[in-house]
Amino acid sequence: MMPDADICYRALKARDRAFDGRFFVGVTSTRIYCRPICPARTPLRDRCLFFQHAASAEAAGFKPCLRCRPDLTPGNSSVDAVADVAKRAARLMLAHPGLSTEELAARLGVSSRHLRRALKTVLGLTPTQLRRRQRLREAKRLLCETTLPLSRVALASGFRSLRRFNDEFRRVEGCAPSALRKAQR
Amino acid sequence: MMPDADICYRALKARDRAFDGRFFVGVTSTRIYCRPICPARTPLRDRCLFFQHAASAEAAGFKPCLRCRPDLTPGNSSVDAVADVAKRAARLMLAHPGLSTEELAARLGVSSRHLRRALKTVLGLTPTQLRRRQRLREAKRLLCETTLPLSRVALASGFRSLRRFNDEFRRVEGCAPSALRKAQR
DNA sequence: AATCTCGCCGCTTTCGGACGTGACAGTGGA
DNA sequence: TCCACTGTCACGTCCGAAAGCGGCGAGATT
Repeated sequence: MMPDADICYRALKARDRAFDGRFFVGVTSTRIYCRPICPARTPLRDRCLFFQHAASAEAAGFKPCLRCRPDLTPGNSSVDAVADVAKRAARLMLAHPGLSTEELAARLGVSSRHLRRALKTVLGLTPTQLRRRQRLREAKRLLCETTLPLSRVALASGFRSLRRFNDEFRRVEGCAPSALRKAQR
Repeated sequence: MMPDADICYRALKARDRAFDGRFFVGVTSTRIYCRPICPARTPLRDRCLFFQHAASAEAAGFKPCLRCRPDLTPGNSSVDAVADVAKRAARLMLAHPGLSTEELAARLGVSSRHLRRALKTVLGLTPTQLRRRQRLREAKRLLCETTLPLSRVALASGFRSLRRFNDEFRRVEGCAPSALRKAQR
């Protein structure tokens, strides 16, 4: 069931992501309805009507907000764009560990500045941090599941220099790559 | 003469408009030179070289910043754009006291949101406040320099109702329009 | 001996600050 | 009722600082 009106209004004020999709708000002064996470200014309490489904709001004569697009599948509105960029960036990075941030941004069709912002907002990481994390994860997998020489492992997991591989490994794991493999057995 | 280096650096940190044109900064790490008012992050003290003229910086091998355009006549760079919009808006408004904010913005080629922001930033006024100020100034001029009847004065200075004219006049001047004219003599 | 590890270093990249400008919603005033 | 005003966010540009990168080479390991 739909949460009660007070709960809804609180969720609305907080733009609580957890409530996205659980209810919709119609604003009587504008005749527009939104998702709880809409970035628009929070309407006054007594101008809100809460609905369980977008269709009910629509039936009551409200028009869908153009920013949060309550009438579309979540993920297709401009408010979801940042999360979308971040997600696509992470996926692209996995597929092409060698791409620079600038190239990545170009493929996603946004500026590199925006890409950085998006990743920071969504994951709390810079592109480089995410890349390193992904590379290291792959490296550990190869270390454990194969017997490739270390230099092969480094290259295969996306590092372009042995120097960096060793450095990063020790920084995060606290030991040299060979030590992990040894401990593995 | 050019201010001394410490003064320059202080002016730079403060982005002091008063020093715009009085000196230029070359940043050794980037080989770029700027006007003191450039919005870019303030460079470290020991990476700054100060020049009296743009040409001297240029001669020392620095390239002009693309934001503050120290190589162009002041008023032709993007950092001057806001001030420029505000100035042009004020002028247009004088010529056409009847234009709405939206129409004004359209003629200036910017969004009305941006126009409002620009006026607020530069003059500290909303479009309506500026318009009212201009109308009142013109009304006072007509009151003093002509013998037009009050209703004529109001219309001629851009007010679209006598009611507003009287209201506004009293609010700002503290007396009725006729009182000013009488006092004038 | 072959493979790893790690300090050093010049050169790029990356990161974040600051601002421009747009879109849209909600409130309130004339 | 309509227009003006503001809050909130997206996303771009450009710069300055700092971090990261990759090569080199010497010692350490196996």
